[in-house]
Amino acid sequence: MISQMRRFNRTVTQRIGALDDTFLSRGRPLGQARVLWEIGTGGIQVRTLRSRLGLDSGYLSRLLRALEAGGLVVVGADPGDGRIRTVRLTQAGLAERAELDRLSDERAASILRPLSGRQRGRLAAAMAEVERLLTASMVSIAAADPRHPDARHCVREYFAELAGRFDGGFDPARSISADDDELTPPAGLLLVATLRGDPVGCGALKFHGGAPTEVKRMWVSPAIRGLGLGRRLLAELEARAAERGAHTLRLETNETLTEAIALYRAAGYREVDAFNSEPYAHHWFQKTLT
Amino acid sequence: MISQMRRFNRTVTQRIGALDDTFLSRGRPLGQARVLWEIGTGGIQVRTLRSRLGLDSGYLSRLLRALEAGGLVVVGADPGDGRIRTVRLTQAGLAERAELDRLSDERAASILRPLSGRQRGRLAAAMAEVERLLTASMVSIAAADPRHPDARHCVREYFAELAGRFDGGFDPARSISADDDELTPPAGLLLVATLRGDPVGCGALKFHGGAPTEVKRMWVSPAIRGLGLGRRLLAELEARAAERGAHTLRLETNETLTEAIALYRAAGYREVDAFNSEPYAHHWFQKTLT
DNA sequence: CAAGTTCTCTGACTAAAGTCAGAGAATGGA
DNA sequence: TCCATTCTCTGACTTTAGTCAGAGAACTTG
Repeated sequence: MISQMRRFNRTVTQRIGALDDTFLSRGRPLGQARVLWEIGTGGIQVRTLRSRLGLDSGYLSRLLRALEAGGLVVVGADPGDGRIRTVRLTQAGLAERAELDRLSDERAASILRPLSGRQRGRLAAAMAEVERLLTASMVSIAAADPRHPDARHCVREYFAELAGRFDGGFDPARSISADDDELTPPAGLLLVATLRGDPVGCGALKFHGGAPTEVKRMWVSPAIRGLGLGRRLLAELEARAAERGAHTLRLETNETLTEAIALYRAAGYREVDAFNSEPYAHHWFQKTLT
Repeated sequence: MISQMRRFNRTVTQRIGALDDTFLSRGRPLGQARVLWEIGTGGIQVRTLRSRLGLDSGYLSRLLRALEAGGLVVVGADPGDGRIRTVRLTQAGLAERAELDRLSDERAASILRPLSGRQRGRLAAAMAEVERLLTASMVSIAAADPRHPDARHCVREYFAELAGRFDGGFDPARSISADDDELTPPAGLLLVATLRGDPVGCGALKFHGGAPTEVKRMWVSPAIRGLGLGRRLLAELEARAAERGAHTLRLETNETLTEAIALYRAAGYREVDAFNSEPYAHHWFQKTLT
């Protein structure tokens, strides 16, 4: 329950407010405290630290010197690359971080203390709901080059999932193609959904001139299913297709992809006769854009 | 929905995180931005501003000079008291504040935009629930002197409510006494519940040596009923009574106070024969502390 | 009306936060 | 091997934030 509360805290303050480091500083300047916390128990590269906290390199360097002087961290050269430096917490630093962790837990607990058991349960449920929905709203969708690492990641995951779910696996080479060029404007397009910078879903279009536009590569990361991202991706694809003058969208799918089939039906796609010979397909759908 | 979102924001960031003024600053130092916002559209006394934001008087004075130099505020003498100064926003200041307001609304709207109608509804409900419960958890209960303004306020409101609800009104003089001395240790005690510094409920004990301890003055502000404060007050009274060695608690109540009666029953009080001649009472309850 | 209080302001500080321009070592690629 | 790039560090700043001690005007109270 407490860790749930803290996760909520993180999401909400990140999305809605600022981080509350103030109470974490414990007499220390806030900048130092934030660095101390962000180093984590396993150590971290200085460059990573800098980009995560968005700090000036000179400023961070000085913060590290101060922490070093306090005996809380040690900075050493990275074994792989001599330019990069790595920070680790010392015993004292780890103890300090553990104390901050404890204080943070206690703070969460102090919020729960006045509530009855029933109220705590309801608070937890409501916080989880808020967190889920705010997370959903943080997902952003943008057109991407199919060669971009994020796009590659999504397509790889998509294929892996098909291979796992289809009876007898999945071999992309046997399936109807949708290669990089076919998903690059003007031939087609690929949308990638990202959450906090990580790719979490995709969807693509293949244009065929006056003939119906094909929907391909619809995939949502299992980690964030149930947040309506599939619907958003599909709606965005439809909007893009309409912009390009498409009147009809078509897609085919495998019988094992039940959520996808439900999604297409809910989005107004009607099942039609097979319009191609995709070996992995059992269902063919079509929708007329209005 | 947006104002609900912003109310939630305020509660959550106040309770869980820090205020997010950063995005409100718009190139201005944070301190100035906070002051600008807090002045409000109607103007404010400098002393109020200082206590609300918890600023040093010298610091605030300088912040006001800076805003004045920027043409955003005017500082003038208070008409009633020449020592007090009053700040008002100029046209430019009002425009700036309106802009901050707009940005804040837009920020809330941008969170909602990616969500479907259903999701928005669920988010609103969950946020309201979280806000309600965090508010409940912000109420603090402490023993107070019955002569303290907060205590007076509660008792006054309590009497006013009885007068409104009882058939034929309520005259404290006809009721069994529970005057200041009787509610002051060691004769008795008064608990006052406060929310953000405002009194929102009370409850009292009258000790009678070896005889059962009386519960008096149970009241919760209508504004925050349904948050379990009555139960908390009663539990706290019972704990205090137990500390003082009490074994039995007693109370009487009027038939019109149905929520109170339900509360007492739920808390384990059993209805007993009249043990006093309180003219306004219809029910007498008793509980043995274990 | 004298004495104490309240309120705001200025001067004189300190500490923290953050910026910018290099210097110098290490690395990767032509 | 040389040159551009990456990465960290130092020096030399500026701006914010915040504190503390009084001064002086305006009010309150005995």
